[in-house]
Amino acid sequence: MKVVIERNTRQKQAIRNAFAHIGRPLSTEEVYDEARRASSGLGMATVYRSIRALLDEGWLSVVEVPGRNPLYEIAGKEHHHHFSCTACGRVYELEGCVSVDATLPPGFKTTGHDLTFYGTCDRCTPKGKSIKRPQSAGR
Amino acid sequence: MKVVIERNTRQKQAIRNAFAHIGRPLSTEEVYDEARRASSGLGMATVYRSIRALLDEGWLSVVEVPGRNPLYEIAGKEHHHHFSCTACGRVYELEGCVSVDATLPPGFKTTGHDLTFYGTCDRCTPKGKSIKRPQSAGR
DNA sequence: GTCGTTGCAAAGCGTTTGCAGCCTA
DNA sequence: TAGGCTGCAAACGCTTTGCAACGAC
Repeated sequence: MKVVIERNTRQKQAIRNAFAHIGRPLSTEEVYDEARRASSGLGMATVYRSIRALLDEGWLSVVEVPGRNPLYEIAGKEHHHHFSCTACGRVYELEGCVSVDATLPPGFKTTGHDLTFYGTCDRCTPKGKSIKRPQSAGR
Repeated sequence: MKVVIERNTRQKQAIRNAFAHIGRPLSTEEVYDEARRASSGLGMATVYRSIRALLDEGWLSVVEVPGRNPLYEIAGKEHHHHFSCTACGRVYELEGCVSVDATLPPGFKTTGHDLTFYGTCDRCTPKGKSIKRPQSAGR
């Protein structure tokens, strides 16, 4: 078995920084936009390849929010869930895991769960002002 | 405004039957395979168009399971959650909604949630026998 | 210098759409 | 008969892959 030494390139650094800097789950598009700032000329393929490498490495983990393309966040955090803003499309991490229990049919065995809340985030919840739609509003 | 009268075709009937018959959330592929039995020559485009029509009509609803393409199930049921078998790829409906609560950050407002359990279903949970893999095992 | 990495473009894959013919009402 | 519906194939958006040049070690 051959051990591949990973190289520390400008592009990969920019991508890692994007996650560290923004601090919430990001889409490939968001990573691309953010990392491009630090490393112009960066290609989409590199973003995908780097994200995959970071996933294999365990540095990133996937956040699957129903109805959206997969997002990625820095791994190693405690078990937590996510909040998906239906107005601006941003996804946030929620702290801690609410207690979740279900009575499963006989013969079923559960190994984990995934919980997503929907609603409006602090920027988008109306407070007497009109609702803003800062970014893409999902599909 | 013009009201479009929906026609009751052999294809649409076959697709409706597929859902009624199998009784669990289905992927477009599964619908295609199943409906094709009753209506050979059925095209994938028709499956997509019919599913969309049935969604608009309110007869179907989307089941988004993280990491899978969207599934569809007959609508009108009570609020419930889903169980995704990591062995055979099937998705099942669970009865009732387990109590779910979370403390959201200030300014956040939740309108709904989505909960998916992972594990092995009654066919796939080992009972001393070998594990079977009846259909497609997901992506 | 080696060989992992990059950017580009082409290919893949699931889904959608344009179009001419079909078939339900 | 009218016009919604169908199957086919092309188009689409997102992701992956092939390849030659690049650059970290």
